[in-house]
Amino acid sequence: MDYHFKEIERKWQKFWAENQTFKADNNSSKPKYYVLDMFPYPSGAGLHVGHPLGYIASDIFARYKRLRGFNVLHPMGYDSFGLPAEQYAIQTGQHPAITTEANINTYRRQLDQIGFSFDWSREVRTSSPDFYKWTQWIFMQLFNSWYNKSADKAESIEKLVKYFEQNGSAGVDAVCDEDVLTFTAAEWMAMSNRHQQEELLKYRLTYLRESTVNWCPALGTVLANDEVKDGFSERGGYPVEQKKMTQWSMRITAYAERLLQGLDTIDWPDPVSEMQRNWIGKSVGASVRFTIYDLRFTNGNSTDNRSLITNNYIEVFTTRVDTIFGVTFMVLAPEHELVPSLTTPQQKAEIETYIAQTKKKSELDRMADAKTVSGAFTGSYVVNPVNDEKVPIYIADYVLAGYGTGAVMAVPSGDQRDYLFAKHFGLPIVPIMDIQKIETEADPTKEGRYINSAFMNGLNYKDGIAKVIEFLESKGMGKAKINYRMRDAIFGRQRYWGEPVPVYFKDDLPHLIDEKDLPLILPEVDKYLPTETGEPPLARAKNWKHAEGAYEHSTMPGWAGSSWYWYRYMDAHNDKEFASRQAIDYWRDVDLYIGGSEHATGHLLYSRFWNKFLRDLGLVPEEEPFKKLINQGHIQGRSNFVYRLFFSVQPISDNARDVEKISMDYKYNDIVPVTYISYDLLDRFNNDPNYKNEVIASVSKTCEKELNEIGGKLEYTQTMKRHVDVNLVDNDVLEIEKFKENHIKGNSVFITNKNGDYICNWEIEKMSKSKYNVVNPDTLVERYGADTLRMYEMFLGPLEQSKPWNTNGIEGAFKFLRKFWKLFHDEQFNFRVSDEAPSKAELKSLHKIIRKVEEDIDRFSFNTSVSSFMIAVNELTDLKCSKRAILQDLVIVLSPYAPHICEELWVLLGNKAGTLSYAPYPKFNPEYLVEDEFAYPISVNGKMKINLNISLALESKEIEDFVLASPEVQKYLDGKSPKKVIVVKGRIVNIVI
RNA sequence: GCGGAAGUGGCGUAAUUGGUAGCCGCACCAGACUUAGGAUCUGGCGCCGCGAGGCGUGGGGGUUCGAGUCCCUUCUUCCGCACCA
Repeated sequence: MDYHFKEIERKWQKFWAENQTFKADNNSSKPKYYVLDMFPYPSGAGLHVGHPLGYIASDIFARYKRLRGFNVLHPMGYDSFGLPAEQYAIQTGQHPAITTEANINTYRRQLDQIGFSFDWSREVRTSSPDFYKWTQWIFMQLFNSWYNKSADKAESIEKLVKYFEQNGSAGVDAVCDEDVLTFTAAEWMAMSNRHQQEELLKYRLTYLRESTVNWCPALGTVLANDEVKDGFSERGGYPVEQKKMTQWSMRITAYAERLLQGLDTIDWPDPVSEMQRNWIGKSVGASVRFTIYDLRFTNGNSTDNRSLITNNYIEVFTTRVDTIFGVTFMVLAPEHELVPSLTTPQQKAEIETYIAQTKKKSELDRMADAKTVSGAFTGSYVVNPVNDEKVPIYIADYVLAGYGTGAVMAVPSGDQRDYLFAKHFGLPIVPIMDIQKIETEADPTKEGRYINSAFMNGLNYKDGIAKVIEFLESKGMGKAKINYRMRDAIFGRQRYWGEPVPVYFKDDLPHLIDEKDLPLILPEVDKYLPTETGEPPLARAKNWKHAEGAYEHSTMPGWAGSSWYWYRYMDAHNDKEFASRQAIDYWRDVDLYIGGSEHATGHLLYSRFWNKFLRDLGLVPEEEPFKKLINQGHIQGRSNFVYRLFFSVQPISDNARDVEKISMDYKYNDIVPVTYISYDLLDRFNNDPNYKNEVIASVSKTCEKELNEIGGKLEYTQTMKRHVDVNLVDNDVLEIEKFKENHIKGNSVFITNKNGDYICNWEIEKMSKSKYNVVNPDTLVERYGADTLRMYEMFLGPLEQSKPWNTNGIEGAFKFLRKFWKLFHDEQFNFRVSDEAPSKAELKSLHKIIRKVEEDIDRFSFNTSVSSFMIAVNELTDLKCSKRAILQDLVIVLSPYAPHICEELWVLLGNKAGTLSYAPYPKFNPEYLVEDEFAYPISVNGKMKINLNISLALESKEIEDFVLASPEVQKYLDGKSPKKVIVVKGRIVNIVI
């Protein structure tokens, strides 16, 4: 029988499922290997060909590791809480759980038919109560913890309370809110419980905080910074505005340094590590206090509103504190809290106008405006702590409220934005380095020696910066400081379809629910919209109330469940713990994680954060969860286009009656056939008038009768380019009949090329329904089989590279598998292998591929493996090889890539069904690759000139002598001795004469 | 603007990591078998040239006996960040 992939694939998929072939054991004497895919959100659209790319790669890797004797954990699940299901629910009233379930079933069916070796007994769904019970549990641990900087780890709140009871707040070094109180043990004990709880909330790793959030009115929810793009929501593209709100937050900033340091210990792609570094945004510098210069005593104006000033200094953060003698003004963010009290009556109008302008500007405008200088003077001054000089205070929107302290000391000689600002407002620009060039722009150099800098004059950067920090510290006006750009992560969403937060409010204070009441089940609601009063949908739930007070109504964000799910796979059905200690100690961490780079600063950062926290609590052993990360590239769409020609019908004569008749009787579609021109003829059509006339004539011919009746003729008007469904196109050739069936009702003409083909144009675009360029794996599996799809997806190019999907060429992969199948069968398609001893050439082919696949899988170069498989099979076909010894090993080597066909052949070879996946990978023997002779290239004067055949048996010295004595070389030497002989690794590679 | 990645035939790509550029596949061309085939097999296929030969890895320069690979410079494309003090 010919290669009957459908039957084979169905048979083995059924066998694997029934026999749980890929079930991983938590107890094994084999070494462990954990291969994880980023689990998908089950969207309604199902899988397209881009999704399985990473899954196929990880599956090949997992299968290969099994052959190499590892106990492999290779699970799959669903990140099943999310916005689309909720949006759908709002529109249709359908419960998101139902939509999600249906989508999961589609995903499962699509995944199953590709033949992945997932251990489905460990499947997880983040929206399942068995799972989110533990997400809630981890939230409770975070609530019950604080970050102790001295120990550099999270510790329990209980421990902190004990400390407060004994020592008060003295000596506590915590990552906490800025407004924590200072108190003695006695004062602490005297506080009311409520007061104590309020204070503890400032320390907890998850806490409530009034903060400006990205509020999306259209979605009725708060979004994280990484869910907002250019002022619009990432999902849906709705406008996002800033709004003050009390929100649950996660103190991820406590882990900023460890998140940064950890990047050096893991094997991740550089771009991802780099993105995380930028996101964390560490800058080393100093904070400096500038005393506010109080004018009340100099001008005696007692109505001056600056008497309202409560702090007598403004704090700034700077990375170049050494330039402090160059400060000629200070700039605050318009939103800075001191701005109203600093503004003098004379400047009030100007400042208020400016603030109003800034507020109006969207984030987009602010970005577009980046180069125009704007700002306003407050009328107030501060005093520079190093030289007691009076410095004017401005506001400007180039200073961001959210970074540092929202205030900068402006050094126009060293910072380009300050420079432009100073030029614009006529402020002085003072150089502070002897080699600084500041005629046309700021010069941020660190070279040279300081000038105009009092006690720093003559020092270099290194000494200067140390000196000025020492000076500021001694005066209590500043200190070295490290600033991070990363903000605490907001952890509440005003949505329905997410994990409920296991918290209730009593007297406005949050309390955790009892652990034994977990999971806190997501309640039913009548509608999935916010309430009329703007409360989240959960506020609609009836009879959903804790005995002591109302539950929290917001739910957790999308990244909650995905921040720990890899541990659940280790022990997916445990109802006592999120995973048993024994299981976690066995599997430990993910050895290989494959997924898209779009999660670089979201999921991958939060997961590292939660992992570090769980480790601080002693619940997991490893500091980093994902040892090696591979980003599979994105598959873009390849759209196809057809070109339609439009014609108008014109009267033949100027006869007025004709014109009237045509305009009255003429129904365009009844007369003019729908006309498409092949893309390869379009140029000629546009540039060659004769050809154009020819085409018009031939179209006219098809509607000759009608034209004659009305006395009209066709005149060309325009060409229009249209998307055409890529499923109607094969190798850019349009399947005309199918296209007609689907799109054309009446007559049509296709101007085809000399082969009778209609060629389509193509372009790369995002894969989307509206562009008709979505290729569904189902169609390809149906037509070519899963093994072909797997081979072809890997063959397409390097895994990490983004590339357009192009089905052209999938035939090559299919032909390869059929050729492979034929090796085992005679002309009548009867299975037939021979037990003869393999020949040298056959062994050579086999061992080349054994080694190649080892090397390729080690460096995740799956595409080159596929090429090598093709070479091996071509060679063995040429050798008419049907030797059992060769084929059996070849089946094992190919099985990770094309598991179904290999399993079938494995059993035909007489092996037990299901044993292939755990068969030992054949041992590579280099001896088989040794050839008697090899072609030996030698260049003369740097140019390739001579090819010698040399016996491999020769030693390197003998080779040298052989080469120099050979007639070919002697011919070039022409009696002279060579000037220079270049030998590399014992081989002559070049002779200079 | 800053950071990162990448530019090789008509196309996707490969190159022992500094050693004969273009493996493998698609497309194309020719041939064989076929009355027929969206089947199979054989051969060809970077460019210029009838040829010998010359030129070729975005452009320019450099290091080297030798550069797709390393260095400098420049252009282009993609991705990320976006006034970060």
